[in-house]
Amino acid sequence: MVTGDASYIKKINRALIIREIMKEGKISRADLSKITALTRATISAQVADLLEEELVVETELEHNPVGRKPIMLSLNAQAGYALGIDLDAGHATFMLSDLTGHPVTTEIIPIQSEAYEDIVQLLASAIRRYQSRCAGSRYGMVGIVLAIHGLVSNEETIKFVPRFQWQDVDLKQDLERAVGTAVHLENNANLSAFAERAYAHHTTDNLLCVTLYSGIGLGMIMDGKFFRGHEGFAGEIGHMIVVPGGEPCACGNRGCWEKYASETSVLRNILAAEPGDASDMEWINRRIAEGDEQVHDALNQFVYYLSIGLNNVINMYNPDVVVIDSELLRMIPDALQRIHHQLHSQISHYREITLSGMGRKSCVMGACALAISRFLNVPVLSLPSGDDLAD
Amino acid sequence: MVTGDASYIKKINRALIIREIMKEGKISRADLSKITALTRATISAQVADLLEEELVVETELEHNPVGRKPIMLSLNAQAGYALGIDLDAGHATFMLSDLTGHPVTTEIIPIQSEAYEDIVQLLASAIRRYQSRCAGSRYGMVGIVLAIHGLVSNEETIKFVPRFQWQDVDLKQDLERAVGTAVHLENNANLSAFAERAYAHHTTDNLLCVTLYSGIGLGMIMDGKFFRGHEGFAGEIGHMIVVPGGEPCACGNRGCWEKYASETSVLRNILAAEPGDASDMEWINRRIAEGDEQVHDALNQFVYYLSIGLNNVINMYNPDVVVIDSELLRMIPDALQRIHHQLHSQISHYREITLSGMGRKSCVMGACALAISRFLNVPVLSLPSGDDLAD
DNA sequence: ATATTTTGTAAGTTTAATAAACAAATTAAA
DNA sequence: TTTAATTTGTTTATTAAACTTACAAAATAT
Repeated sequence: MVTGDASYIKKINRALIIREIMKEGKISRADLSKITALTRATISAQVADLLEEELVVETELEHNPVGRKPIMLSLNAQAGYALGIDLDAGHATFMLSDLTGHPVTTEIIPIQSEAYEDIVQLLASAIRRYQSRCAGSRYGMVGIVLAIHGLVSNEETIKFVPRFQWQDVDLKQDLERAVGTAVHLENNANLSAFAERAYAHHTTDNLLCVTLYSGIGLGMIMDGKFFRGHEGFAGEIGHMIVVPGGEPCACGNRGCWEKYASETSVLRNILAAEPGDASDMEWINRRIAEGDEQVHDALNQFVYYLSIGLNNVINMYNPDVVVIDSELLRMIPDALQRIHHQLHSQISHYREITLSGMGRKSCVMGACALAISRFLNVPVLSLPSGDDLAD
Repeated sequence: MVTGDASYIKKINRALIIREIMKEGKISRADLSKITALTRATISAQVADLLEEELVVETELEHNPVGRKPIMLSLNAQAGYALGIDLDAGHATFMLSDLTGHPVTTEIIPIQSEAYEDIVQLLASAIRRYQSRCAGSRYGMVGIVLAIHGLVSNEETIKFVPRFQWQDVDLKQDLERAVGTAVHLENNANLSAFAERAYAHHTTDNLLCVTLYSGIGLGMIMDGKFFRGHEGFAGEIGHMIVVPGGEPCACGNRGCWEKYASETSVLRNILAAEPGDASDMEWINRRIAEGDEQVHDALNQFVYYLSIGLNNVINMYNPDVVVIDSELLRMIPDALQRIHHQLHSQISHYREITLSGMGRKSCVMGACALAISRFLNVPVLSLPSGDDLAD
């Protein structure tokens, strides 16, 4: 049972302070006091702890029009590092970031064998390599988050991964035994949503991220938290039935959305006529430019069914921001306008629908961000995007 | 910005204590200490406050096998009263309950005029009547919650009510001005869900309540809290598209679920052939008993489309318990078994689907329960059901 | 040089928890 | 019948972390 005591208060306020320091990049004690409504004395005491822990550093003095110059505080980005891993089909992507979420290295390792044990070994040896690489810093490796393209339970066990045909495996435990430290598992779409919130959409607490690749995934940040459902399986929108009695699906039903609006299904439709090509996306791009009738029709249908599903999702969740992550959609001119045009119900409410600016990277970036969020105990993070950094 | 201080701790622990007292009915300080993990000293101090405020009373002494007899504590049910109002089509239902959620009176007032001002007056005069009736008790009327069969925003303004064709009206403000005290508005399906959680399903924090009447509503308690979405409009599942290009709906789309699985639509289908009858439900019940082919087919289709929608809802929310509130469904033999049979996807996860044991009353009961929950500052309530009381 | 403003720290107070000891009330055992 | 054991509830002292108030430091404006 969760009860309150003094240390609980301290944690709450500490998280608040770290959150603001990260959001602002650099900020004085006085301004922290103004923003959080905590007294300057309280801020000073908390900051003293953070300085001693080397999580925060005092940087330069700012120039004010009048009065004493404030001492600016920043997160000590190099105090530790977070490792995000995207375990995708055919390859695993590793991203190491500093504590501000800034990527240090990115590496893609092909997955040759799909045997479970081999994959555990591949991941474990890479993790150990990264761990020794970070060992010099104050906190070393502060967290490891692994993106799973499948169902992950609230207890972080894997319920089902279509690509590898894994069912009820405890990858977390197996990896932790192999590397000797905590590893966290999270659904890929959830991590993409987390990344969109952390790196791009700082002002919303209600964001959905729809990922359209081999299947359709839905990552949800609602009320500033992951929306997971009772067991962790919420957001399985790919298997929402949109065509009663429609195409049979591996899940056991007919007419699942995935069969009509995932990239795989659209590509299959298009390539059914034409003989298969190696670089599918390139090929489609050329056909669009050429004005190919058949491709045009297929993409029209794609947008049509995509809009139907989006209508349903929006009605159910009433999100603030919907981010769509799809390479295929990006190639269709005016795709967003066409979707907006289809969402004409009196009932659907949302503020913004956009295409992801991060694309496939969002998944590993979200994994790093989540590792940082866990380490610092700050649930709602705001990290500088690449654009901010360029300033 | 929400910061922590000492009084915040006290509130947390106080809510915890009240919650346990209500859940257990009567309990000693020592047992409260064991359950909450707060020390006996802390419990004593908090209980002293509650006794002084007359929210809690010391009742009899319990008999123990050994040791000093504990003093049992109970909620002072008559310290105040909650008023729930269900503003439905054609009539308003008023329920007055004590602080344990036990109904004191229920009253149904027909709505003659559907003009906004008249309805405000009707509600206001009834509220004043109930207020003076409670004036004798320690806290009098502790809260008033009004169930709205339509879209209610997070700011408790009405976005849309189909029945009265209200759009963007501030009923809360108008009523509060008329009666001089706070009034709270909440969507009817949310209140039904709250009632199911508070009165019946005490052990779950993830409950969905699907109400099938004129339209289809979805009330959601997820993670122990209402799930409202960004503006408060989440759960509009009636306008989920399940038949692309299907029947046109007033919302502007085609093929909305409501057109296939609401009681209204099913009744319309059945009665289209047969000339309209006053007591529709009775009539249908007789036809089912007679084995009428046409009614049988229509109900089969109802169950079919209902299951499709439930599949979609379950995939999206991964609830623990789903409660369906439908008079029509109750009349169909083996309805639940047939629904279970249709939900055969590998992906759908839920623990339990049941028919509501409260039926239409759930809405006002939820309104009373919510008023109590707000007054006592206890978000997750457990109230005795009628069955418990009979013990 | 002095007043004003802003920042950050220090000393003392308040709140609400915890810990430890104790009083009260009961049954079981000597 | 007295004593030991057990459980309940209260009292006193301690602790943590906030808050208030006062003040020193550092800057600009007069």
